[in-house]
Parts: sequence; C-alpha cells; structure tokens
Amino acid sequence: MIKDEIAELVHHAIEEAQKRGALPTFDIPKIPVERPKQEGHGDFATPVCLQLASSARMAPVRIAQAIVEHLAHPDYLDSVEVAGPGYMNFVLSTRWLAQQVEVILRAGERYGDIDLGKRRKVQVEFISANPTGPLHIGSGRNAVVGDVLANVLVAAGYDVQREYYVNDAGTQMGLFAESLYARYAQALGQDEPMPEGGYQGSYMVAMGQRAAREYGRRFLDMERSEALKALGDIGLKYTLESIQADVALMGIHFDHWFSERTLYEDGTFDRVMALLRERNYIVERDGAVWFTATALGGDKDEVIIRSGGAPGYFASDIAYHYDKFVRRGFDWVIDVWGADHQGHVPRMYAMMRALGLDPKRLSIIIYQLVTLKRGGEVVRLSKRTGDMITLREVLEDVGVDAVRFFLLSRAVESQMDFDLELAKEHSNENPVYYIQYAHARISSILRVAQERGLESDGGDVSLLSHPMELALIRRMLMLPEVIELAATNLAPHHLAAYALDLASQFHVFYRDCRVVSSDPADYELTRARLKLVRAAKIVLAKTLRLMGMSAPEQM
RNA sequence: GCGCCCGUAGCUCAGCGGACAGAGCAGUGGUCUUCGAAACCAAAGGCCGUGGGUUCGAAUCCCUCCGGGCGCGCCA
Repeated sequence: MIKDEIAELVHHAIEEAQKRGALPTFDIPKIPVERPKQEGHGDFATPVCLQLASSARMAPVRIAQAIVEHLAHPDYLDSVEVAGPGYMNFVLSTRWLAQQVEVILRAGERYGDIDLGKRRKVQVEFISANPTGPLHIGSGRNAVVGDVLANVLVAAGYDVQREYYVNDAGTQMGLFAESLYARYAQALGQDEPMPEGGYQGSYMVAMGQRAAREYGRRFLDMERSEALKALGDIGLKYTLESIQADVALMGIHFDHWFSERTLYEDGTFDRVMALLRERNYIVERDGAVWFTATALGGDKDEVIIRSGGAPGYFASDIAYHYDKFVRRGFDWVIDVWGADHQGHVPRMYAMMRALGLDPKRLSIIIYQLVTLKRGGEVVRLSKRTGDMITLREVLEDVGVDAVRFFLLSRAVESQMDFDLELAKEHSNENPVYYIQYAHARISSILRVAQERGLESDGGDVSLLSHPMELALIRRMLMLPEVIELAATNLAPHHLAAYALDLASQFHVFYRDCRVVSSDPADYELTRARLKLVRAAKIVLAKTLRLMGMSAPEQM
C-alpha cells in the first residue's frame, strides 16, 4: 500500500539527512502516515516531525524541511509540502492516479485484497445461539458482525473458517425437551403441565403440534425419559432447520456446524480434564469440580462439573476451545459474543493459559445488545419467557440488505435500538438505497453506453484529469486501507462508512462529469470515463459484497 | 457494592493521540429539454456528559463524579 511506501520513503529520507548532517542522530520512530481529514492537506500526511522536535532539538518545520530535501521522488508522488506547525503533506500524482483505473480493472473482484493474514488459519465462530427457539434481532447483529468480519479477513489474506457452535447438550436442552414434551402432549389432548422455567413462547406450541402431527401418539406410550430424549432430538432438528433457513436468508454460509455433544462422545472432554488435573487447575469443593481460574488471572473460579455430576457450560467451552486450537490447529480464533456474556471473558483467557496456549490467539468480540422497539416501545426478546419478534419477521418486514446494513453500520461497542416502525418508514430514505442506487446508476450508464455501441476497451485512462474523476479514483484507492483497518481492529463497521463515502463520491462525479456523450469530439474522453465507471463498479460491488449486500443492476 | 461497554448536531451514529469535529435522517431554501432527481447544491444546527490529569498536541489515553446498557448462578 502507498501509505506504507510513504512511511518507508520518509524513513529513508531521515536516515539520509542524518548521514549528511542535516539532522542530528536519534532513533527513528515508526512513521505514522494518515489520511488528512482536511481537503487541501494532500492525500497523505505525517505529523512525525512534531514528535521528533524534542529528540532532535529542532523546530518541527525545520525537521520537515530537512526531510523533504532528502526525499526520493517516486512516480506516484506529485509533491510534498511542509505545512502548518510541521506536517508533511503528500500529494499523489495525477498520472499515477489515472493509471490506477487500469490496475483496478485488472484486479477485478480481487481488488482491495491484501496480504495481512499470510494464509494463517483463523476461525470465526458466531451466532451460536441455543437451538431452543428461533433467532432474534440480537442474533442478527451477531450474524452480521461475524459474517462480515469473516469476509473482511478473507480479503485480508486469512484462511477463514466460519463455525456455528450448536449447544445440543446441557440443562437448557433438557428444559427444552421437557417443554416440547408438554406442548406435544397438550396437542394430543393430554393435560401435561409445562416444566418450571420452561420455554413459554408460542413457537413451542406450534412445534408440539408439528411433532404430534408427524409422529402421532408414540412418545406418550414410551418411558418418559426415552420420550424426552427422542422429542429433544426432534425439537433440535426442527429448530436447527429454522435457524439454518434464517441464516441462509441472510446470505450466510457456515463451513461447519459443531455439535457440543460430540465433545463428550469422542473423549475430548475427558482428555482436557486429565490435562487440567495434571496441571493442578482442578479442585473439588462443595461436591462440585472447579476450574481454578483465579490462579490464572480470572476473576472467579468456575464450576466444571456440577454436584449432580453433569458438566456445566464452561466444561464444554474448555473442551471446545481445546479442540479448536490443539486438534484443529487454528492459529487464531475469534468468538463473537453478546454483551450478556461479557463476564465470561476473563475465565476464557484463564483457560487459554491453563491449556498452555497463548491468549493472544483468542479474540472475543463483545457487541452491545440490540433493543428491539416498535414505535418507541421496547419489545421483549427472551426465548425462555414468552413471545418475541423473530429475526425472520424483521428480515421479511424490513429487508435483508437494510437489516444487514443497519446492524453493521455501528461499532460493536455501541448499543443500538432497532425500531421496526422507523426501519420500515425509512426504507425509502435509507443509506442502503443511497449506496445501491450508486451501483444501479453505474450499471445504467454502462447499459446506455453499450446500447450506443460505445466500448471502453482501449480507452486511454491518462485522459482522466478532472478533479471529480481524480477524487473518485482517490476514494476507490482507499478500499485496501479500509479492509486493513477493519481486519486489524476487528471492526467491520468501517466498511459501512466507506460504502457511503464511495457512493457519495460517485454521485458527485456523476453530477460534474458526463460519461456517455453524443458529441463526437468527446469520443476518447467517453471511452476513458467508461473505464473509470467500470472500475468504480468493481470497487462498489466489492464493498457491498464484503458487507453481504446485493449490488443491484437496477432498482 | 464490584466489573465491562456507551454518553459527540433535533434523531441515529462515524471520528486509527494530531491541522478548522463529520455523515445519514428530520427541518429550511434551491437544482431535472441529453448518461436514473432513490441524486446534487446552499444555509442552518455542537462548552464532544462534568471536573481534573498526562502530552508539544486530547472527542480520542488516565482518574473523579453524573446519566444509560449489560454482567456479577453448580443457566448459556
């Protein structure tokens, strides 16, 4: 990336200036290169001279001048200026900018991809909602953050695997089976009470009826424990089908659906327990088996095996992460969790240390919860305590692209309200359409050009020199930087902001620069601009694709 | 009480320790005889919650207080 080349350029210039005595000797720091927010401050800038003032004991402006005098002159730079209190501003050359259109056209769909990841194996585990009911809007945020992050990491050069962890073992699953049993029995006219703390949602009633319809009375005649087991599996199947349909509706594909149960069936859990015992991280207390997280920086110890003999959720988590790192060999694992699981994070890092794994290999993204509202009123979301608005309903009401964009466009640490009424009302005055409209407009221009028999092949991009042409190219060139930013900070929302910027820049270009001209004198310019427009389409489509949104040819 | 996250324009939110704090929506005024007006332009709108500190430089980092969210189970 040019940003890095400029940093290197400055670094060399400082060395050179020191060698010739224009600057005193000091350790050269990492050169920060930023995008100035102010127009007129060039394409890139570095405030490094301000930092250097004390170690060089010179005024920042004089340092900057000394550096500029020893700077090489690569073809991508037009000028370097010393400005303000000692900034160095770099302006890209028009010729080089115009040439980038060809570079983008050649790269095609791969444009923007960078090699940050060096093919390292990374797993993104997301959603992983309990299979005890339909997904809701909170899972939607999890889905979008995880999916887009995975897309970004692919573009950043990682070898990415997407995984959904299916909690098909444990207490909640048992409660779910009992709830389903009750609804099933009721559907067949039996007077069966719901279990204490059972799943009250109306979807359970529907599920009970479905089971009754598909399997008849057979489970009523069985031993209760056997019936619960069988019905639990059936309910699990129903729920997973529904979750998989929701996920598919959002355009998400998981590489692997990992069953929690298998951790107990294939001996992984036993192996991990043996390992932890060996390392003395296991104690027995009050009849339960504990993991001593506090010995490893955790905030409290954690029950692994409950006094009743059943493993707790943390038991699965340890075994699961052992499987991820040790058995499957992921270099890096990213878990996407809602803020309600926040308190669990310190124990996870304690677990990494206990397993002898570098905690840096685990990243846990905590996103703040989404409050669903309808006309300003809060809608409850709990699966356990009753009815709720499902993700499916929201997707069907508001549209997949709009939901995805909305959930993506805020930083994960910011809490958000999702108002159904507002989302629908604004569906025509929506940033989603603003971005997609730019893509449709581009497509339309290319259609018109084709109808008039204009081809962009052979167009000469060096004719591109209009300020708005160059501004558009400049914006297109930021995509790799945005991907790098989103990947290093695990912050996919930067893409949303970039998409808006890019679309806006295109609309402005469209205002000032006519592409398809009927004037024969404009023939060459038209062909050059068609190339630019094709390149813009590539970049915008790529950005939309990274966000998992459609890039419509027309709207 | 303790821990984590958030307080930025009327609303929803961007803003990687750097130059004069931005966008979308809403509201005001303007722009369609040629490529899509789902667009563009202009004006307006802000003690960046409060008070301290670190720094050449703080919306950004640290601390106090105020306000909101989420945790603090042998549930996940």
